[in-house]
Order: sequence, then C-alpha cells, then structure tokens
Amino acid sequence: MSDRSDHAEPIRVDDLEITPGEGLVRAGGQVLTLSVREFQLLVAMVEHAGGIIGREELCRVVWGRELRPGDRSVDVYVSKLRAKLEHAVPERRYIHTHPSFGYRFQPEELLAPNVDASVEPLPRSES
Amino acid sequence: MSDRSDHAEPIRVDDLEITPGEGLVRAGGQVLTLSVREFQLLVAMVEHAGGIIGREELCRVVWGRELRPGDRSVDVYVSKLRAKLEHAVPERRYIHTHPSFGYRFQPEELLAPNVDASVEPLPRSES
DNA sequence: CCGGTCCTTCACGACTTTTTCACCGGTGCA
DNA sequence: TGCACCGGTGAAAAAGTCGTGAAGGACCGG
Repeated sequence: MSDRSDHAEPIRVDDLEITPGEGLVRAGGQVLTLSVREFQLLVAMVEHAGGIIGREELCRVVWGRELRPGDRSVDVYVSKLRAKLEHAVPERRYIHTHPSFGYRFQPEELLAPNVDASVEPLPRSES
Repeated sequence: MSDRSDHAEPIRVDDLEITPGEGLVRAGGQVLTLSVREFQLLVAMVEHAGGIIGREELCRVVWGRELRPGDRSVDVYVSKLRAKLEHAVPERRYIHTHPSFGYRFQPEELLAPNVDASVEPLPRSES
C-alpha cells in the first residue's frame, strides 16, 4: 500500500492514535507532546509493529545517517519515548528491548510479573 | 548479523516461525525472546532439520571457531534453547541428542513415552 | 540578551549474555 | 562393581549491552 512518508490518516495501535501528518499522538485521552525525533522514532517502530527493528535501521530512518559505533542517540531517545508513553499509559508496555537485536513495538498488558521472561503472551488483536 | 543472502522471509517449522532478519521467533502465539547465540543455534539446527549436526559444526557455524576439547558452550546453549522451546511449546520436543554424534532438530509430538526408544515414530513430517 | 526546547555526548550503574567450572546421573564395558 | 566417557545443567565469573541523569551547545521567539 501507500508508504511511510505519506500517512495522512491516523494510525491506531492499542490506546495510541498517531497522526503522522500532524505529529500528533493521543494516548488514552491525553495528547502526548513529543519532539520531532521522538515522534519519528515512534512512527518508525509502529510501522514495524510486532517485529524487531535494529538500531542501525532506526538511525537510518529517523536520523538519516548510519549509526556510528558508540553512538547512543537511539537508546537515549527510546528512553525518552518510553518515559512519555509510560506516563500516558502506565498499564501498558509498548517498547521491548531485544539485546543485540534491537527494539520491538508491541502493546502488552502490564500485570502479573511474567511467569517466564522468555515468553510473552503476545497480546492478541481483539476479536 | 544480517545476511540477506540467506533468508529474508520467516522459516516455518511446526509451531515455530523464525525470522532470521529480525532475530525473532514466534511459537504458538508467543514471542520467544532468544539471545544471539540461542537464536543462531536454533537457525543452524533448523537448517539441518531432520539430520544430525555435530557439535564441531555447530560451534563453527554459530561461534565462528573450532570446538576446543572440553568446551561445553554448545551443550550449555542447547540446554538453554531447549528450556525456552519447551516452555513455549510443552507438547513438542524439538531437539534430540545423538550421543557422540551431535544433535538433531525435529518436531516430535510428545505423548506416550515410546517404549522402544530405538525407533521413533517419524512424527508429523509434513509440508 | 534571556529563557526555554531540542539534540548530542558522556559517564556510571544496572541488567543480560556468554563463558567457564563443577557436579551429577546414565551408559557401556571389563 | 569400578571406571571411563557423555551429556545435562546450576551457578559463579567475565564480558557485553542498555537505561538514564546530566552537562554543554545550537537554535529560536521575545
């Protein structure tokens, strides 16, 4: 279908409503104030929702350059983004870390501590 | 750790869906979180699915070095991988040990313990 | 010039993964 | 029965990765 640069209509994921054209994100009745980087990062991850996206690609897509060794920009911004998302929707975790692989966007209900850290319930798309 | 020349698309084996490009494994509605070694080990074995692959070759392929005498890394990681697979799909056994030869990947229904251990039912080999 | 926001980089601590070691049970053989 | 060989696995040690507060500079509207 149509691609990244051209989403005019809002993307809806779980409690989030993202309007790429306007740089707007609504989460659970609140409006998130994100900076450009934070916003682009979110969009990039959401477009790969469910899959792992590496730092290299995130840097390429959001920053428009190659990730240099020792560069922590991506991590720092993931951290900022997480903080804002968590503040808006405390009961969900959206961004998951896969050490050495990258990050994965996937809404996950945050309740009882996961029985085993290696398997996640894969919160279903409602039916 | 990207190698387009290999597989960009997910490998499907039994209940498993392995996406080499993303380092992701889905098993029966769950997302398996594997470390790099665990993941590479799984991929290596799956690529030889049905056949026996020796420790030496596994070490060469996954660790990129020769297996040194007394080195138990492969065994340790097979153990870890088994634990995660078993937790995700308790009713299957995927990794079989062939003493002195190596390991063999093959999905096997885990029902009544086969009395005659020397012959296996040659389980659901399908697609 | 000022105050505020954004971005990058640095540093340190926390968390994970990987390696290595040790002990155990099972097996086959004399 | 004693022993050597194999492989399973818990745990400690070593190495690597990530989370994040904070400092410093660029930019901007007033």
